[in-house]
Amino acid sequence: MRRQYPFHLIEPKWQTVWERQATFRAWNPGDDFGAGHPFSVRHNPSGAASALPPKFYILDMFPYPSGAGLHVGHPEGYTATDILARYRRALGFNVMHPMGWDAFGLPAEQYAILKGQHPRITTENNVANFKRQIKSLGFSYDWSCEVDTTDPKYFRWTQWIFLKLYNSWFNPALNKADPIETLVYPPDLKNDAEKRAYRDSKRLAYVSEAPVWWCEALGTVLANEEVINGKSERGDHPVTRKPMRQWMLRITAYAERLLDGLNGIDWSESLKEMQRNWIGRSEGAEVKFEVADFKTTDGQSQITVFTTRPDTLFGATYMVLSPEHKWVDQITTPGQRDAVAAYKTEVAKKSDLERTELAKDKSGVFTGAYAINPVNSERIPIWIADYVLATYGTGAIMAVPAHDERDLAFARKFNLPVRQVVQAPAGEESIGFVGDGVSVNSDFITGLPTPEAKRKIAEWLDSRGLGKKTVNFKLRDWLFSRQRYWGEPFPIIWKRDENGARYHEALPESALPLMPPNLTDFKPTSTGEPPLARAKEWVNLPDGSERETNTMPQWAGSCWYYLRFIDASNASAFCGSEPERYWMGSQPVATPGVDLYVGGTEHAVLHLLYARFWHKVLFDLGCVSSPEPFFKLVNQGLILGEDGQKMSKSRGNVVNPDEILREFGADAFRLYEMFMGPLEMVKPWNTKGVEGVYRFLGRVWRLFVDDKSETEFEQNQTTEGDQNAGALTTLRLSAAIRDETPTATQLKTLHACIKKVTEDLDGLRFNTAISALMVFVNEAITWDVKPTAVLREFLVLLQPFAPHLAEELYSRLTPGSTSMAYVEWPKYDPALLVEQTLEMPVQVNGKLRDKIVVPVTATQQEVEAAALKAEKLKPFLEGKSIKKIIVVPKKLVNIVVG
RNA sequence: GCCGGUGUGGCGAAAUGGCAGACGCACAGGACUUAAAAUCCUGGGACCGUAAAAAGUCGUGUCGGUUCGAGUCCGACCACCGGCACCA
Repeated sequence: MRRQYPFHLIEPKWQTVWERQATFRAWNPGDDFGAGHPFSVRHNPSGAASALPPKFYILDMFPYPSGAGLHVGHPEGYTATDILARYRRALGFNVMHPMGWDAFGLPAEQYAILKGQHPRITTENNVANFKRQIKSLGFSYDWSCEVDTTDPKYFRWTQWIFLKLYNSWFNPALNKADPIETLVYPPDLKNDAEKRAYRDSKRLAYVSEAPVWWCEALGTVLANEEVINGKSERGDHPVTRKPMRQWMLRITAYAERLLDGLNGIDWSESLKEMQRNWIGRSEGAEVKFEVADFKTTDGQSQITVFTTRPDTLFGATYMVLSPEHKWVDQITTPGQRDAVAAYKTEVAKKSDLERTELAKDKSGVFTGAYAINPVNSERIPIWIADYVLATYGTGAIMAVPAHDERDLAFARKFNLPVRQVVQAPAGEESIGFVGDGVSVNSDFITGLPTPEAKRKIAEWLDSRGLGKKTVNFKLRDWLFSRQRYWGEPFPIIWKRDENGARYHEALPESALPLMPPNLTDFKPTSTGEPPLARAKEWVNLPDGSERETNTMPQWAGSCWYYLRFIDASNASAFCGSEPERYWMGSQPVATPGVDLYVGGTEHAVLHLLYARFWHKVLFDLGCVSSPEPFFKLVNQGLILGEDGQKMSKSRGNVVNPDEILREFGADAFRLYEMFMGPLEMVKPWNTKGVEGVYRFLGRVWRLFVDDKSETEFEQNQTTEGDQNAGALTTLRLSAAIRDETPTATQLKTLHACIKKVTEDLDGLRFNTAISALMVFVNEAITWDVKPTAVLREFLVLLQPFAPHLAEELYSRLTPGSTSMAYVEWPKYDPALLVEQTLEMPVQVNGKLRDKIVVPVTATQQEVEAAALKAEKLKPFLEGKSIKKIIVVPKKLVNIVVG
């Protein structure tokens, strides 16, 4: 396609200007914004230091700089936020709009292994490439606060926050984290070792020996959130359960607050639902069942089950323990021992994938033991089955086959009794009914509707010490350690006490950053031992203690990067408290936290849950001033390939932004990405569509630039190959642009555009805002005289979308200006939009039949009269009686006839 | 199975309960040109109709409802996309 305008000269020119001028610098309290800077010209014209205007923090999810470079999906969100950042600057806000690199983690390490290079090298190269691509799009990032999670100056503070977690406990009385020093020890702890064990069991960062997800192919353990259908989220490799010593973060302590916090923030309902589902709160009761003729080695004889339906207790006909339940072996009778052992082996062999995929076919064995139902003293058999999960609730259930699908399937398979205790509403089958009904066959709760029955039986159990109301969560504690090289080392050392028992201790803050050892072989080991263990001289300290060799997961660095941006070069704190209060607090404006956060849905339960958790801990410890980090969050929709399929290398439908930029320029690329459709929708790429918006930018260009100088310029460009920006000076503005008073029609066109673009930007409707700009240009291009004042305001509207072109044209219109980035956003004047006459459609029985033109001032009666006279209505009114005439002021007339 | 989202021309889409299809793509016709590209102008949901028009009928996934009036609100269903899924 023929070049529409010299974007190849304009775009680099303005990117250089912005960089030299630091145009998009975000100012912190106390900063000296030098005279001459356009921000200063707008907000501090007198030159005397004055208070900062209100803040606006617009954040992108920072990218993981992969070797493949940017694809067209990345700049979608970045363009949206850039437009809003520029819009907010024009409105007078002090805007924070930063960018950085989430560069630790598995994919970076795997890429390095593939390339045979150290991840430090590959990461640097990838970052450089991403940065080049992002910069070529002309985004208004403040690069002075760029962060890189792998930079020691950054991860020092990631480690510092880990120490905060390590040195805190969750105080249930206050429902918040407190320093570990405030922990009160039970009086029966005899010595320091016992106290230490107690303290270590209460920390927000603690060591656990529980079975974890081990991924052989990746050579590391994974968090629950990273395992999907028994496969690794990344790479789709099989995972197995394996007991290992691992660091955990006590996110479960925050389950309730993470849930409640969702109510106060402006996120999409679907995203909130995803988090709610993941947290998985369910209310119910724990019920204690006595095991008949049995006592455990520590003298207990009861098994506790969790149920959300205590009202169905009378319908419990058997009990099921998970095969991993700690008492299975003890309660099993000699006769059943072989069968139980065999079943446990069989279950252990099954991968978790098999366990879920074969879900429909229930399996299990009888233990030989019986439990006593506390409400009716019935003896019910105790089974073990893998449909009961060890990790949820108490790992044991009471089975009520009549009112639970799974229990019913199991009972039918093993011929266990089914007893109805809930009457379903009329017309529904009661056996297998799991909803709310009315209790039957249930002694003292018979006749009660389900909610009341639940309440009454819970009280009954509670008063007898047989059970209590409980809330359970699906959310598990966060498995926080990885057996990989490319991550933050833990600032932890291991020691031995006088009895030879190992215990851990935190390094002091002064030891940070703790650098990883420089390994040449950083590949994972086959044993599951972390690669850091290879660095013997790093691991073994002179005093005999050893360093922790696990590293932190990829998510660690992204949990708090939005805080570092605020004060990125601070060497004495993760973020200074004054800038933190300004950008994250509710002063001086009302929005606490990041004002707008844009990114993909893929982070709905990982990054967004983890970051909220860390933020709440930091809030509890007084380090940050808002309880939630991200006030408003928007997910951009996926961009599909031209074939309507998800872009992927194997399909060969990946669009490379570099090529688009070379042919059409950054402004056209940005404009197209926003013009495709609503930000949050999934939409297919179409390069023809880029040509469309590119033509629009060409029309804008021709609206301003003199034809003749344009033709000469283009000829020189091709014949002489003059590629430097100086050539632009030969271009002259069109002679039709004059300092004349605009006509009423011209003002109306402009103000309609101002109104539409302003309202659409406030509602994040970029596509319709752009169409409004197109409507203006289609109109303005027909004017014989183009008043300077009108065109200048149009450029202010265009600037957020196509900043390079707008800056270039604005500088022609306004000699002496340095950048239009802080030029005030125009306000529309409603008076200018008022019409003298208006055209109103006239309907008969709701069908359009004619149109009438009436003065805006026409009364209802006048409009009715005019409508009845409308020529084309006659055939539809003949022989009919008029029942009613509806006049919707300024909209339409509808005549109802019979 | 459960939760969330989306269904509108050939395509991307637009429409506070009030003229369905703004804006753009693709397409067709015309102007300019030796010609093409670019640019500019015009057209365009389907059906029926006509020399051409006009008029008319139908039309926003399906079926029903509310309303003077429904793409929009309500009820039932269908399809596609995303998430969760033996969580008691």
